[in-house]
Amino acid sequence: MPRTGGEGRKTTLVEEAIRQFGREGYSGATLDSIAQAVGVRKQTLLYYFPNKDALLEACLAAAGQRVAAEMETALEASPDPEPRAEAVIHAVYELAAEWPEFPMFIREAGRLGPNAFDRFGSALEPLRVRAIGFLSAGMAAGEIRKQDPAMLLFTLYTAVIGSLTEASVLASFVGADDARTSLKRREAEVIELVRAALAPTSAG
Amino acid sequence: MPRTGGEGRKTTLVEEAIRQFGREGYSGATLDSIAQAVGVRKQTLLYYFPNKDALLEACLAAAGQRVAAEMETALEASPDPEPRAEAVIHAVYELAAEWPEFPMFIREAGRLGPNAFDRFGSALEPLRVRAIGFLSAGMAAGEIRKQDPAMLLFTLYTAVIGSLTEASVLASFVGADDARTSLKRREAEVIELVRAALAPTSAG
DNA sequence: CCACTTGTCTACCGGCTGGTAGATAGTGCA
DNA sequence: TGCACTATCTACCAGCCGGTAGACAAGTGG
Repeated sequence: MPRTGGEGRKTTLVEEAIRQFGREGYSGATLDSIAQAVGVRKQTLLYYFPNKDALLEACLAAAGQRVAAEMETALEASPDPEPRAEAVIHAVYELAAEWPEFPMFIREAGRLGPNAFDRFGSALEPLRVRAIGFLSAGMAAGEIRKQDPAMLLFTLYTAVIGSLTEASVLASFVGADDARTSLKRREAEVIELVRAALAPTSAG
Repeated sequence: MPRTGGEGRKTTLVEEAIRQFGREGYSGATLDSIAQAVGVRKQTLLYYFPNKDALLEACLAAAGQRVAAEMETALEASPDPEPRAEAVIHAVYELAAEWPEFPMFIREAGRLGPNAFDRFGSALEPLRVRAIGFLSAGMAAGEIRKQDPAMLLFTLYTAVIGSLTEASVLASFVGADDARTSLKRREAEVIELVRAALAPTSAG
């Protein structure tokens, strides 16, 4: 095949690998099918990444950077103090709409153990610290119900990822409607949930 | 090996398969290692289940029945109208404490597509209908914030499963403490979240 | 124009995986 | 006792999967 050049091919391979690792899982996806989807032989893939694990690590790093970048852009665009959580969640859903396998890949990263997940999560570490600071400040100011901010962040994270990755459940529970619409509805529902979780007026 | 008898062995194999499908994923788990963990050769497994897919289906059915039974017991034990959601969630967390791979397996069932998930979810269908009725009645009575009950149920489902299955994320976010303690904290957090999501006094 | 690097390919391999064929040994029953 | 049935095993196998070895073409610099 006509040599397409180095760095671009590498990126293409990583993107396709994220797609397939997300859809089929790490052990379900094969080097052969990833390479083939990019229009290249398996050995070409192995030229860029010495083995499957190295490919995974590249995917984790790339995914982390992408999410972090997306979130930071969203935060810059909405400097209002109020809808910050909403802006971040919206950014994630935008990414999911453009790249459906992305949330599935993140979930797979979590399944592969803390080591793998940290490779992804380290890119988000500054944002995590910032989020906890934001939540703590909100609690101190009485704008957010008092609770352990780290646990709250964890629960919100899982709610968002869950809502994004459990498509089969959604189909079974509410029937399968158009994918775009369904994503919008899920986003609205999750944002509602987050708002309720943060509200200090909740019955306790 | 000394013949242990038929139905018992079948159950043991299914339980071990759920464990390994949960930990390693469907394609990550091998017939060999499942059989070996039970102390039997792979061919004995294939004597009870004609192929890997049949084993999976048995696991899905068994898991569905187990969860349904657990939930129904919990509902019978707490006839008060108020903490019904809490009782059901508590039952799921009890099951997860006793059988850590169980939630992971359910998540894997969702990943394998609507077909596989329905094989699991059909056992929960009556409970789903009942839950939606419960939510609708609560909304009509003004005890629960008005919204689409099916979507609400979906979101709560994903929040619970997410909180149960994202152990790596939890370790990364709040540090890895003792598993039992952590599970208790997660349960408390999720119940708080559900309460907030149901409360009609939320800002909207 | 030649050496060197880069990117892609063909050819191959050892091992694992799901699955088949068939032998063997206890068990229940007539 | 003998016969059929149930449960388990040994022995294989075809195909796939990750990975190695090395040929070869296309630039690129001196």
